[in-house]
Amino acid sequence: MGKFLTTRAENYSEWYNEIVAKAGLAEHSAVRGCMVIKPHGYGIWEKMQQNLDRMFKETGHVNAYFPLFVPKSLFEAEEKNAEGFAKECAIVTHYRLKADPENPGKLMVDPNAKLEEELVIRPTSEAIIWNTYKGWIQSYRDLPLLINQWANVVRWEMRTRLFLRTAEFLWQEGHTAHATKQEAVEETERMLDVYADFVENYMAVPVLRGIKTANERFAGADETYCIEAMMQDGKALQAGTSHFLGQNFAKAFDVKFADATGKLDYVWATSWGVSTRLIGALIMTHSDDNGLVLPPKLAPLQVAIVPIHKGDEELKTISEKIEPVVKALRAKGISVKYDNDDKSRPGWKFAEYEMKGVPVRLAMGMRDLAAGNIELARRDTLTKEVVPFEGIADRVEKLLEQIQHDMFEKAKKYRDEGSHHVNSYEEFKKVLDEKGGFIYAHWDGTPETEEKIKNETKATIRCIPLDNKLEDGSCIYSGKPSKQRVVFARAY
RNA sequence: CGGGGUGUAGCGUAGCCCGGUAUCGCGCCACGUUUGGGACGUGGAGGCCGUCAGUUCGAAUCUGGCCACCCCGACCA
Repeated sequence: MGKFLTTRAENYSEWYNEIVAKAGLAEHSAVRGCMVIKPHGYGIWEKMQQNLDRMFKETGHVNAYFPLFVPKSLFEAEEKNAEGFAKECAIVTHYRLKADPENPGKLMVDPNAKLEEELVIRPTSEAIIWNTYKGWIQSYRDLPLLINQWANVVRWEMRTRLFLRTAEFLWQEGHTAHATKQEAVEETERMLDVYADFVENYMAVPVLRGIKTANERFAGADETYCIEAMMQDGKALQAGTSHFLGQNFAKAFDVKFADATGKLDYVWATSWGVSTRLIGALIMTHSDDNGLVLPPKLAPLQVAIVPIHKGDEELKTISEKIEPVVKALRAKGISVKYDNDDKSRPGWKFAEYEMKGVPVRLAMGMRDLAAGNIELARRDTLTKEVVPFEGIADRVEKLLEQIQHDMFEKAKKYRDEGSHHVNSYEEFKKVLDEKGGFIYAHWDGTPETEEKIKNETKATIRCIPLDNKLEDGSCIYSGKPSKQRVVFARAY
């Protein structure tokens, strides 16, 4: 099997861009910093949405929708949140255009149509949602309030990369309100588990679950939980976050409830989100030089069937044999395409489905038909074998499960081999430059040390793992005592 | 916003140093032969060489401005 990506890519970024382009996932729009998600890329997002949405519902959440625009006065209500996002906001200041008297045929912003109050295009929705929750919550009987929103948000990033960081992106954001701190913390952890479950069992991407240091915490949160994945270039990617917001937003928006005894208190909050960035994680975890490799559970198309024939008669004979297989696979809930398009040849189709990451390919020609066989190829290993036609649908069903499993194990092995323990700053820098990956090291717990290491090496603390075992040691930078190792990495 | 690079047909490119109206491959169209890993033959269509100005008899090529994109930084939950 040949390589279909060019070898032009001189670094991982260019290689990534090439996969995104050739698999037909997305492209840069003419609009500054924005992305056009193409049908195949959007199909993956739809599969993600379907599965996540089901998982949210299973954990008691419902969907709703809130406005795109956040009046500036609401936006600034929670000070830390506002400060954290202030530098990357797009702002609507006017509501009308008019003909430009100095440039015929052109339009200009009508200076008379200036808004009394500017509208911030949501970079996240805590402010608008908590302003709304204020009217929804009076009593403990109104709690918990468990709502999710599927939406777009805008963050004016200086430098963009398809799926990983674009000016506008798609995501879901859950915003919940609770009567007690404990309940809110449990919700935060529950949703982190939902994310870890989804990313590991659907995306086949292994993650570390942990909490962020104060430096890396969400603006306005008391605690940020995260899942961190390792990409094939050894850099870390934050795949999802779940925030315990304490009473910060309840206080900023004056959201109080009466408990069973009639006593008033502020409610406790969480928020959590994952975005189209997950598609970037998928690409950078599984792709190879032949293109995208999709885990079966998220592949918009799971099985492609290619007939190999000379002339219409042969095609007809093969089609009659294949039709029942298509039906049998669909009956199992497997998405399948029988590609009998005569305008392109088999080799072209093989390469095309490979680039797009279709997990399983079946091919049948007269030779197989006569022998009672069919050719079965898997994308993840690029292997193929001729197998009995009898029982092929069951076999494909099992193979899809096998591929899902194998892809996770392969990624996990890569992640584990790219994880290192170091005990000195010298060793830290050496491993970081030569190997990259996750580096477990002792840290004195101060933001100052973290900041200095970041400035000197570009590595940040990705998380303090939740299942961390305690271990006495000394900080690699300051030498001060430390009770546990934290995970450092260079990150996207 | 800094540092580097690139703009030539739908895509990828040669030509630029050393000025004379553009090369090659893929793709596209027609016909024929083909079809087990991106088929082959023959014929054909497609370009104001990013843009504006300057130098020159003459500019893809030299000079200057501008614009766009890419990579590396700065920035980024």
